[in-house]
Amino acid sequence: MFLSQYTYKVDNKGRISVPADFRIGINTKFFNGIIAFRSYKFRAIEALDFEKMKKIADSLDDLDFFSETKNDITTSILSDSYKLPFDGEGRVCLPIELLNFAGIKTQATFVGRGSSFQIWNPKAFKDYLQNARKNIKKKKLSLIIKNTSNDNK
Amino acid sequence: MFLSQYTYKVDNKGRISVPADFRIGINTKFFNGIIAFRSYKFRAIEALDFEKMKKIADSLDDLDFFSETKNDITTSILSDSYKLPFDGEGRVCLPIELLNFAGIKTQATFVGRGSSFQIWNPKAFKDYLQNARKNIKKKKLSLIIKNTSNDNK
DNA sequence: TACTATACCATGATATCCCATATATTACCA
DNA sequence: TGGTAATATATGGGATATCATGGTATAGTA
Repeated sequence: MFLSQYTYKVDNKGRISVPADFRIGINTKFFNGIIAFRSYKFRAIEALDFEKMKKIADSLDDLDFFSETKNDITTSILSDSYKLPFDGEGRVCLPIELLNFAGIKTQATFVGRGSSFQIWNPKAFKDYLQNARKNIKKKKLSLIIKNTSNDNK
Repeated sequence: MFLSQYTYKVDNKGRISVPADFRIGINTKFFNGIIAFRSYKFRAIEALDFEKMKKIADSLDDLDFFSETKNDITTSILSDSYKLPFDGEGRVCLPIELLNFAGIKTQATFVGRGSSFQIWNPKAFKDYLQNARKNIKKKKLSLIIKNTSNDNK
């Protein structure tokens, strides 16, 4: 399980070390590396191992070329994913497309999210986290207010 | 598993390199190359290996011999498919019929779709992907991914 | 013979592998 | 407990192999 966050350098070849702690949780049976793609919600990179991506692919792909509905989703996810193999030192080479999308230049933050993890521009993640905390506080506050008010709907 | 996209050149002989990463996933036991045919939904070329084409053909055999569906599918897929062998460098020669159908001239984009892949006109695919992504954002894609996560640890 | 298609060879760019080093973490022992 | 050795890890750079691509030669075909 992927937990906590790590900020590492991106060298001039686009390489970055995947946190050793994350590497332990990555299933390298079929592919010694990670699968990465653009997040749909954030300006960040989503990452998971091959096995999990295969589960997603299998759930999408029923090998029918005739089904209309699944086509878009299949293409969007699978075509927009990158296989990033580890080098001998446990690094991956992030493609410029992903770096640009996430606004990553010299440094990147690995963010554990349980069964997957994300790669962020360090500052962007910091800001996001701060905002998220604020929102939670507001929600709690509004919840309290809501609960004390006796007018329903 | 075919993932991500690669844009390569089509030389003046109609040859194009199949991405090295794709070649790994292609079963060359029965036929050292790929099977290609026109997509039903897109102006693109569908491609897969011989083994998978055989599976499709076998699944067609299970259909009623006299059914209309079977006739349509059998005719349109099997008769309209091309066996494209690799040359020594892992290239295939795309027939002019397919090139015209997909609107491919000097460049083509290989699009990974899990158990198969497509070959597109680069710009056409870019446009399509952009649209598809927008549509997916509206729906809740996270649900799909969520449902596939049944991993422990 | 002319034309097409396939096999073979060459090359530059890129990505991969391999080794080196500094820093941080852990293990060990007094 | 404190100090030191051993190990693991992040990072850098150079060597090597792979790959996309272009071209030429040979075989097949009409």
